Amino acid sequence: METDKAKGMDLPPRYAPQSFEAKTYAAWMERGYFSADEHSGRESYVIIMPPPNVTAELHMGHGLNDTIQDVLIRWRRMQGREAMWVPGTDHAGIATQNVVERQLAAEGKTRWDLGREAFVERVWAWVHETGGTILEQLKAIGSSADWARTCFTLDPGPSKAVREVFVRLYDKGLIYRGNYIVNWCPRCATALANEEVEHEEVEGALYYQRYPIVADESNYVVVATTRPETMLGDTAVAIHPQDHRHRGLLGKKVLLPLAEREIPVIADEFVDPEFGTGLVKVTPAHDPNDFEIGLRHDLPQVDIFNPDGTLSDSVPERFRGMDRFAARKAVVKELKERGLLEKTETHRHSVGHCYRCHTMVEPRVSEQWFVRMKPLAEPALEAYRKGDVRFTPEHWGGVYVNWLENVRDWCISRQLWWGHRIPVWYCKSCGATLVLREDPDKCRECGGLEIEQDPDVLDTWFSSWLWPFTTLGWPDQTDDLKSFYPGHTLVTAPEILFFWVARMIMSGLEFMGEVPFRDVYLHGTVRDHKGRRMSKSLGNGIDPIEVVRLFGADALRFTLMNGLGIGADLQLNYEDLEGSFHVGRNYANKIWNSARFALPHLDGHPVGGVPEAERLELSDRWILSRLNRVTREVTDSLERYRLHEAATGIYRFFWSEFCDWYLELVKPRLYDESNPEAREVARSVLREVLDRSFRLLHPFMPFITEELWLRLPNREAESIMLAAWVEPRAEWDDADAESEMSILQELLSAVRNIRSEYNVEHGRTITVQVRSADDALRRALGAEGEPARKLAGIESLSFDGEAHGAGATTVLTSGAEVYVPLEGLIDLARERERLEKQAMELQRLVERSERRLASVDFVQKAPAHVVQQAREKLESLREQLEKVTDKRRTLDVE
RNA sequence: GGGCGCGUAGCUCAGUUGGCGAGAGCGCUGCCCUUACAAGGCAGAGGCCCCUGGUUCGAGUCCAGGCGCGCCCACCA
Repeated sequence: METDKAKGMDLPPRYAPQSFEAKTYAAWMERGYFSADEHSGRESYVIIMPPPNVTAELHMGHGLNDTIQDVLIRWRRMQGREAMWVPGTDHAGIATQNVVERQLAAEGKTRWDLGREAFVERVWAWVHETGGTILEQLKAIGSSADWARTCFTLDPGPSKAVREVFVRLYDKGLIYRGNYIVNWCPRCATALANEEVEHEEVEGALYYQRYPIVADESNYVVVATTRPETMLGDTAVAIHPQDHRHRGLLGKKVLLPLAEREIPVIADEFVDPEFGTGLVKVTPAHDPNDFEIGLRHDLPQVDIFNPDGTLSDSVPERFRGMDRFAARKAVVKELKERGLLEKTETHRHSVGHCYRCHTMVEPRVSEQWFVRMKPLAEPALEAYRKGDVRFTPEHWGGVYVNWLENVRDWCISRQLWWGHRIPVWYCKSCGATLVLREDPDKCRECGGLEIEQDPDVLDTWFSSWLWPFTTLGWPDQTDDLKSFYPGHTLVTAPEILFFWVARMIMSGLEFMGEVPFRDVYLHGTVRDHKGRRMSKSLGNGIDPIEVVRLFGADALRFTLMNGLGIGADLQLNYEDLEGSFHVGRNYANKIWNSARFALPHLDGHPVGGVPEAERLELSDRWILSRLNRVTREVTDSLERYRLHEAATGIYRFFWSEFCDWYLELVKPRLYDESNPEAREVARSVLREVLDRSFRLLHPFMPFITEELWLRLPNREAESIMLAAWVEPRAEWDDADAESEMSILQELLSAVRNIRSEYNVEHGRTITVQVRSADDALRRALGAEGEPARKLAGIESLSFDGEAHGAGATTVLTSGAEVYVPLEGLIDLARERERLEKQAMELQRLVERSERRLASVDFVQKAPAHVVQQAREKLESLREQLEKVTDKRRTLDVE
């Protein structure tokens, strides 16, 4: 990137982001603008990027998430903070393993065919092949992340940290191993955490099954179930202790059909006498409640499943090896044949599904590792209550609290091969369990050489929950850790509030003694135009890279930021990319063209700073005052994470005020060679407004602002990225200029409206007569008379002239009468109609205003300034109405 | 069964402590290819602010209830 662009003359006539975005990005990279300096001593601003799946490809959700982060990072960097945005990727245990297993399946193989070592190697190969893709894609949308600090959850550093944490929590008694009911995904053949199960309402059936009573064969009990096949694992039937109807059954046994086992009838408080028959089949190995009942009554646990969901050897031979759903059918069929199926009812209930493959999960007893969560949750709750962590939008705080208050222990072992191996060894000689930071070569207890590592790996989230400090080198005490922990803002989607956000807060407090970030900004979901989530399977996604290719990264970013209500979802139409992104694209185009006009005027002349107010024209004072206003607005909005407000604010300023009004008003001065002094003033204001606007826009549209800013004279740095954030200048605040301009704007709009109503030819100029008691309009016209007349095609404008002949009249808010003689064009009937319409609207407002002021309550109870305002308003409305009515009357006379 | 969010112009949405003559973009109508921009300019049309009550001098904004959508959590077979 040449540091000295020939100011503006070289701007291509059309906005073509493809021609400069990649080049600009490369230059930024080369100059190291994205790298944070851990030794700078400046106040830091840190964002840790939610690490995408290492093999993922960029989708619009990432586009949104990372654009938000980049806006915040770029803004803080310009504010002079040591801004650091740490990128990384996640090994995503189940998801990644699934992908590779699917590849193997296509070759007709399974992971067991390869064996553990070869399989893991194969996954690594796949990761190395596709791994960096998503991060590269992030560069295309302008992400200014600190790439040199990129981390992967399986890197040596984070891996060491995972082990350290496991050992510490184990030594503290917060990690334990045990046989419990867990959620089992038969397709992934692994246990899942509760949070990894998605519940879905399903139209199922309730089967009423008869179990004959032992020694009373003609009688039977009836139990209801939604999963008939689990009967093969029943080890009791339960009733409520106070249920008199079934009292007599207590102590008896029933014969479990098909399995042909005798099982006892027991009493347990859990049973709801009102539901079903009041009798419950108890399957301790396959239902969380039954598991508890089983423990209380010391019942055997019969695991009827193999890991893949087929029936195990603990069921009668004819069912063995059947898939669970086939087994359901088979069981129901046999029961029916034997007359043991009393009835079937339809039944809506919710069923858990695996969040990675959407297979129905099966509750199943197995030996797993768990983290005791209560002791970790307490400080995390306390931190929130003290205000150490804040959520945007705030209501997520309640969800966070609710989850933490009811948190259950976290199952962290996974029966997978891809991930962090559990750092536990078992000694075959003495049976010791060794939990170690370093791999052992013999048993610590007995010195035995036959030791075996636990075959399982850890939940992916067991590495991500440490991300805010493992990315900074923990457990080593690095300079990064000292300078950049705790961080500041976490930007993510609400769906991982429990998986990730809450757990990071817990681990931060546990291992660092401080919350990892102060603000959690939870943004909405990107949806298609029908309101559906974007997903691969629906094929309704939009590829951000495609959008960049078509319209540029700035258009993509601005559209996303502009359309994103706080916490609200964002709708985009995958069938109409242009329609979806036109806002950003058109805006970038507008900016480009305004620069194409303005820059040449700044070229080749010395352009100084903005002179003092006395030397400025009204339009200058007005635009500078508006600029101050938008500057405060943008900064304030960014501070409150109201990004769309900031984006919309600068959008309106630049387009509707700067382009539509200021540029038009300033043109005559820029072209007038006879008055170099006025021209110089105009140039200086033009330069200043462009400079500041580009800076305000830079976080949202980094590329175009750089491209144009570099062409400004007197720029303070070699890149807009190094320019300071904009601060308002109090001396530019100018209420008089704002009100005079707004009267002038109203006048010009009124004249243009008349022209339009009466189809005055475009080239034809007209005469305007103004009658006004107020001086403001006179002053405004005095100051900006020439350019103003040009804007509305006004030949001559006079004050207090006699309005005669056929013409059109409009009364302004200030009470000023605008009269445009239009001999030959005027249509009396139409003009009457026009005035009547004005009068009716005014009449309506006058009445409303009168009603309000007629209320004693209002006058007495409303604040004085509100009442005063209302009185002034009414007076002004009456004046306007009177003038319109007068005019209307004179028309009748003529 | 709990909890949360949303319902404002044909469409997508703004509207922060209650004081509006309710806004934007797209779409629509009319005029304009006025040398920065037709990816544009100017002018316009278009709203029981979901419904019903309540609080208040005053409600799109606060409260209660209802209707309709969406999401999260939950071990009732």
